[in-house]
Amino acid sequence: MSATIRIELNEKLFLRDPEQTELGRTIVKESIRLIDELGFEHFTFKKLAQHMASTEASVYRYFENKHKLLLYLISWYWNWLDYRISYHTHHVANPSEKLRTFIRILAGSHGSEPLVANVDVNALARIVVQEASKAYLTKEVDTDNKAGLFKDYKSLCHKVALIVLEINPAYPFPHALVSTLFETARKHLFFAQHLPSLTEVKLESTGKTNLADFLSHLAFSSLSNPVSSADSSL
Amino acid sequence: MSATIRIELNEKLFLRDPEQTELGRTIVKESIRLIDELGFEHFTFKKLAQHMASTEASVYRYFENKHKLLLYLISWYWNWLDYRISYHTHHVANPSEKLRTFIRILAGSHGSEPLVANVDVNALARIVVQEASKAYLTKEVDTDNKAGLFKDYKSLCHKVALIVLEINPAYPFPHALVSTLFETARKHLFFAQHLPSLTEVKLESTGKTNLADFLSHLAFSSLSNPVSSADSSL
DNA sequence: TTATATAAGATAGTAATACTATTAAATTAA
DNA sequence: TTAATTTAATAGTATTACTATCTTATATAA
Repeated sequence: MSATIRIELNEKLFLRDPEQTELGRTIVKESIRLIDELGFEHFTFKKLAQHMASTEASVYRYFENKHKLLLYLISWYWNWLDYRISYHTHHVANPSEKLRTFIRILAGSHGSEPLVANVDVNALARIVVQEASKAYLTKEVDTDNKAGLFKDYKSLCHKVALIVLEINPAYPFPHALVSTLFETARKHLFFAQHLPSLTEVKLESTGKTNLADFLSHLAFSSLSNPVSSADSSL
Repeated sequence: MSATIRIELNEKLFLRDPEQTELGRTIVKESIRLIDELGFEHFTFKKLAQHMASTEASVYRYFENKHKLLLYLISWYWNWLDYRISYHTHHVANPSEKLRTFIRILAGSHGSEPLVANVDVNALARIVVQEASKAYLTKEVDTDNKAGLFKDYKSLCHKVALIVLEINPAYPFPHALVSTLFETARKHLFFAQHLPSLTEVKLESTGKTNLADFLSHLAFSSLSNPVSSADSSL
C-alpha cells in the first residue's frame, strides 16, 4: 500500500480542484475540523476563512457553497471506504466472509488505518455520522443526483450488493439491504451516543462496539431466510 | 372513534399552545403546506407569515424558532402514528400479527384514515420522510433530548420493542430493530422516489409499495434466527 | 358598563448569513 | 520581462433569524 492515498472526485463537486493548491488543501483540512466542531448548520465560509486566516471570497472560488463542500467531503469518505473495503476483501474468496468484513469496517473505528495526508479521517467519520443524511435530504436532490454528485455512494452500494447476491442469488432486496446497512450503521453510532434508549448498540470508551453484531445478525438472518416463507416464519 | 383526534404535546415544544387559538392552528396548518412545498431549509417564518397574511412577530409568539416548529410537527406525527397503531392492534392477540400490522402502517399511505381537523396528514407524512432526521442530527441534540423533545418517538419505539420481545424474548436488539424499522421505512420511501438505485423498494402511482415486504422480511428473519448461530448461519 | 388583560398587527431595527463584485498585490509561467 | 493567474482586501447586497415597541382589537371580570 502506498503511503499516500489519492482520491479522484467528480469535478462538479468543486469550482476549482482543492487537491491542486495549498489553499485548497487547507480548505479541506480546516473545514473538516470546523464542521466536526460546530456542526454543519453553524459552519459558515466566513468562520472557515477566519479560522485559516484567509478570506470568504477565496473559499468561494473553490466551492460554490457549503452544501457542495459537504458533498465533496462525504464523497471523499465513501471513496476512502471503498478503497479500504477493496483492500480488506480482495483476497477473500468466500462472499459471506467478504460481507462480514464489510460490516466490520462499516461499524469500526479508523484508528489503525493508514494515515491520509491532510485529512483527519476520524473527524470526517464523525461528520459522516452526523451530517451525511443532509447531503441528500433536500429539495435539490434530483438536480444533484443528475449531476452525478451521489455517484460514489451509489457505486459503493452496488459493489456490496453484488457480494450479497453471491451469498444468496435469490434474495430480492440486495441494494435495499446494503443501503440499510450503511444508513443503520451511521444512525446507531449516533443513537448510541445521543439517544441511547433507541438502541442496544453500545459505544465503549475504547472505541469497541457491538454494532457489527447487530448488523451481521440483521444481514445474515435476512439472507438465510427464504422470502416466500417470511409470512409464516413465526 | 371520535371525529376529531386531539393530540397533547410536550409544552417545551412551543411558547404558546397553537391548538388553543385560531392563529395557532393556522400556523400549524400553513407551515405543513409550506415546509412540504419549499423544504425545511428554504422555509422561513417570514414566508409563512406572508403566506397566512400575518406577521413574523406573531409566529415567533408561538414557536421559538423553525427548528422547534419542526420538532412540534414531527412529535405530532409520532403521536398520531401511535394512535393509529394502538387502534389497529389493540384487538390483535398474536404479537407477530401486531408487528406485521405495525409495519403495514409504517409503510403505508394515509389516504383512507380518519381526517384530522386542520392537519394535512399526507403532507405531514412527506415532511417526516424528508425532514425528520434533521430534528435530531444537530449539535443541540443532547439539550433537546434532556428537555424531552424526543419523548414521543422514544416511547413509540419502546412500545413496539415490547411487541418484539413478546415474539422473541431472547432477541438482544429489540429497540435497535424497531428504530431501524422506523428509520428504514422513511429512507426507502425517499430512495424509491429520488435515488432508486439504492433500493428495490418501489412506489407505484397508486400509492402501493413493496416496502412492507422488505421490512417484514428483515424483521421476522432476525426474530426467527437464533443469535448465537448468526456467525455460522451461512 | 367600564376597566383591564391579552392577543394580534404594524413597524422598526440588529447581527449574522450567503453570497457577488472590484481592485490591488503577489506569484508563476511564457 | 511581460503576461497571466491566484489570492487578499475591501465593499456591498439581499435574506435570514431574530428582538423590541407600540397600537389596536377583542374578550373577560369586576
